[in-house]
Amino acid sequence: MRLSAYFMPTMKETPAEAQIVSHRLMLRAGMVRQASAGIYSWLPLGFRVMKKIEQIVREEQDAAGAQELLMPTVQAADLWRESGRYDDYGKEMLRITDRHGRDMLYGPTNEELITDIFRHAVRSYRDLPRILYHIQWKFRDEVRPRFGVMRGREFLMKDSYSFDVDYESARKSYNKMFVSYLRTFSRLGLKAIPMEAETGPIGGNLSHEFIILANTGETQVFCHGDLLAYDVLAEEIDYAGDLSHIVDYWTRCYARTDDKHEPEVFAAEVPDDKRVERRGIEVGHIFYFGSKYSEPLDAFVTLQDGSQTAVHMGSYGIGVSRLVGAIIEACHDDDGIIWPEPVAPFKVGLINLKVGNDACDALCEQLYGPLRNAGVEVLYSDRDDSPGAKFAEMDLIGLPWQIVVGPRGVKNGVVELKSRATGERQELAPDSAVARLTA
RNA sequence: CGGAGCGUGGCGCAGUCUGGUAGCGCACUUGACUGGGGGUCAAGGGGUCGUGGGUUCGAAUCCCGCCGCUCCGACCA
Repeated sequence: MRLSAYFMPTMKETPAEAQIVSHRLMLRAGMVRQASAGIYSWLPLGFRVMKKIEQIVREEQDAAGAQELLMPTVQAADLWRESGRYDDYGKEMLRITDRHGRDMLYGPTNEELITDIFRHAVRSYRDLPRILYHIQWKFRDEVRPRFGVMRGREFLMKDSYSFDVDYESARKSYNKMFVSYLRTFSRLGLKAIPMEAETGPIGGNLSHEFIILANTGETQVFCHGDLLAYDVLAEEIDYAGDLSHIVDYWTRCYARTDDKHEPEVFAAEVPDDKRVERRGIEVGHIFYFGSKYSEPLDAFVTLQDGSQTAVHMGSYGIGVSRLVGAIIEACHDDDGIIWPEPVAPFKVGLINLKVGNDACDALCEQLYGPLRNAGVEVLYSDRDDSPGAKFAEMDLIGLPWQIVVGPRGVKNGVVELKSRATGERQELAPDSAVARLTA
């Protein structure tokens, strides 16, 4: 993509309403614009990142055996009356009336709807277990939206729902999602730590929050330092097999948010030098809640012996749009964003320091074409701005690699390849730069 | 939901107290110079001062209503 033709309205100054770093950077980098309180439009750069995150989430859900579907954003109130949550959910639920005077709502979550689909389709234990998920916009009318996309009213969420015949089986589904979440966050370049959590209004008795550490996080968290060292991606995962050893590893160490924190237990279980007390951002939350919805909504299956049982359910959420902000909170410096490569909107920024100089222009074209043909996503800074402006803008938007083409290098037949994350730079022949980035 | 504050060009702000022809920086346009970390000079364009009403010869400024947004607290992916 040529920057001269790309819609990426960057800003030098920071809008006054943005208080935290990810919000400031997202506005400055031209990733989002606020439409109204807690509601955002996603501009091309931000949208690319969100799509990449979404795709990684999807791949890991599919790998774990979950199946994607798509439920609507607008739901009928009747179902929520059946589960009892129409009255319980309170003002956070956006309630709408259609032209016939029928009560509708913009879904804050989908337990009722998925259970409804399920109960009409499934009668036998033979049809279990299943895990279904979708990636869809939610609306929760937060009293006080803030922190940009981190706490918006409208947000994109991946929510999965598991259906099993009994607790044993449900626990296996829970473990699948547990492991798939560890892998998902790792692939996104994040260290997410599962922590014991309150089940809150969703109900149930088994729940973990996945928290990433960031100074600007909203929650105080306490955990064992060893949890930060473990690399789940190094593990061979067989979702058909037993995953409990991985779950056990992650849950045997102390890891709790402040509402579940017990200082004495923390002190007793974790040695001094391993105690981690930091701020954290919740990026995922998983629940097992048994028959909380299947009973009232009448989702039963027939077992082998002819008896009926309410299906055991769990639900599993990842805040996709929140992750865009969360990743920035975890990955930035004074100059701007530093994207982990898997979610970067482009892999490479090609910086032409002297647009209009024939040699520079020619060399840039000579790099741009082959990189694109090799499938490398390149953002070519081809506007006639000052070098300083170009560097600052590229640092702001945080692409993993920069290729700098300037008259000085052209004279010697070299370009500069620079890593945004490490600041490391080296001069090399244009062909070698291409080879490096396509390897 | 309790408390506080802010709405003036795309962004950041001054002007409001004490009413008198709307200003600054950045951004933008044109031209020239420049070129390795948001460059220089010159000339330009752009504003129903959130909105409705009131007071006044005259309102960004004073008064009343409404809308929007932000911050602090309690709640959430």
